[in-house]
Amino acid sequence: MRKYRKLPNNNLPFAVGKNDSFFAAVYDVVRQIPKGRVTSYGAIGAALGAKSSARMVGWAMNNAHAIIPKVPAHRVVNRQGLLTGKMHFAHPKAMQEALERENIIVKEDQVQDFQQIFWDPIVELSL
DNA sequence: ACGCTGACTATTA
DNA sequence: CTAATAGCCAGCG
Repeated sequence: MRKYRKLPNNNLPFAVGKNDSFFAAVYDVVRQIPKGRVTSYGAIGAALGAKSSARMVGWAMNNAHAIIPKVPAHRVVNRQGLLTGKMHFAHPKAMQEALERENIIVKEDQVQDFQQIFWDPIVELSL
C-alpha cells in the first residue's frame, strides 16, 4: 500500500507490465468513465488483460484516494451493480450520493438500470 | 517463506 | 434468498 501511496506516473498510458503501472492503468480507465455511467471491477480487470484479477482492481481503488487527478471510484461497482465499496469512502453514503448527483438512481445499494448505464472499457476504449 | 486478507466473480448446493 | 468453494494475486505481519 505505502509502496503505491504516491505513484510516480499516475498519468501513464496503458503500460500493464511489471512495475506498479497496473494501478496507473486502472486509474486511467476509471477516470475515463463518463458521468452518469458505471463499470465493474471485473470489466476493468479484463480491459487490462487481467480479467481474473478483479480483486486487484478493488485493491487499487483502496489507494485511489491518494491519487492525484481525482479517481471517480464511486463509478466502479461490482458486477451486479451493487455499491460494495461504499464503506471505504469518507462516509458510507458518499458513494451513493455521488452517483445520484450524476443522475444515477441507487436503491438499497443497487444501481438501477445498471445494464443501460454500464460502461464497458473493452468496448468503449476499443481494446 | 508462509498464511491471511480482500472495494471480486462464478459456480454449486 | 444465503453459504460454501475455488480461482485470483499484491501486501503485510
